[in-house]
Amino acid sequence: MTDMTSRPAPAPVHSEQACPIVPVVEIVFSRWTTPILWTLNEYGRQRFVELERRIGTITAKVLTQRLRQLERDGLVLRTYHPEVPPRVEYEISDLGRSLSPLFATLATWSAAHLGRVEAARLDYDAAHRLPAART
Amino acid sequence: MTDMTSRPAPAPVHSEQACPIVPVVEIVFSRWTTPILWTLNEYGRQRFVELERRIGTITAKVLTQRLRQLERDGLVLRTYHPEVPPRVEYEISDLGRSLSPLFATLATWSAAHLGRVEAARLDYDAAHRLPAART
DNA sequence: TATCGTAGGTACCTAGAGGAAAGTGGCTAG
DNA sequence: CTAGCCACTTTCCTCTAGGTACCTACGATA
Repeated sequence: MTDMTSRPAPAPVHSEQACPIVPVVEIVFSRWTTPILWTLNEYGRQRFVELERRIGTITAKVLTQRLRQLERDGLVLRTYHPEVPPRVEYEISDLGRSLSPLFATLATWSAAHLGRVEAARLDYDAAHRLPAART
Repeated sequence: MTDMTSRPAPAPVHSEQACPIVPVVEIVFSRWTTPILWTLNEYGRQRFVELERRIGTITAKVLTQRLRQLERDGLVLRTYHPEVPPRVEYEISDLGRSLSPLFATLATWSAAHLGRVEAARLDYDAAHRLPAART
């Protein structure tokens, strides 16, 4: 039996001492969690297939894993309706909603500085790729 | 030749459309970048081995990869002194420093809510592990 | 002469995340 | 009587991030 709450990479102990925000980063920014939380926050309570279709490139297996993980962490609420065919609804919890200022800060930083990152990449590539390519 | 600026996992296009902050998350919260930026911000300009020792569990190869990536993204500045033995110093850039409110928000959320995540995990595990273990 | 130290580069190997595809159960529509 | 639906679950397979180990230059030190 596979463990559907499995997390990508357990952090070495030392790196947590070197950086106190590592635990939060693992919870909130592990792979796929950001699109899932964002979609749940944006479109409200929805079913499994809706989530799957909106995110688009995620597979059912991984979506299940991540939803279990988020449910276990208390960021997402799962409601199971024992009908036929079965119906399951997911929604963001209060704890999950408390992340919204964080996401807002991220969006603000992105709008203000993402362009500078891209510019820095162009500079770096121009300076380091084929540095002997002069006329 | 190995590419020292390689990034863990290139995001599928669709997930960016589903979640506008995915690009920033990949830049700032890819593996090891948080401890590196935190350490550079906390202890100031320092050499390669100092970073390596402070973070503790990272290997030299991966540290080099991540530093190259951060340098390319313009978040970290690298200064090479052509001495013998060679001396290289790393420091956080202005662009990197502009992330500090984001990190502060993270630290605040962590202090306020991380305990609730842990409590949610205990609840989840108690409810789901060995649910038939009754007397 | 041999060893040490820095800041990596490089080759090889493994563990594990994640993708693809098929199975499951039970009702319902054709 | 078959096919389809949902929400997974399971098996199999691939890919790659990351670890280990060894290599470099050059001078100082023992």
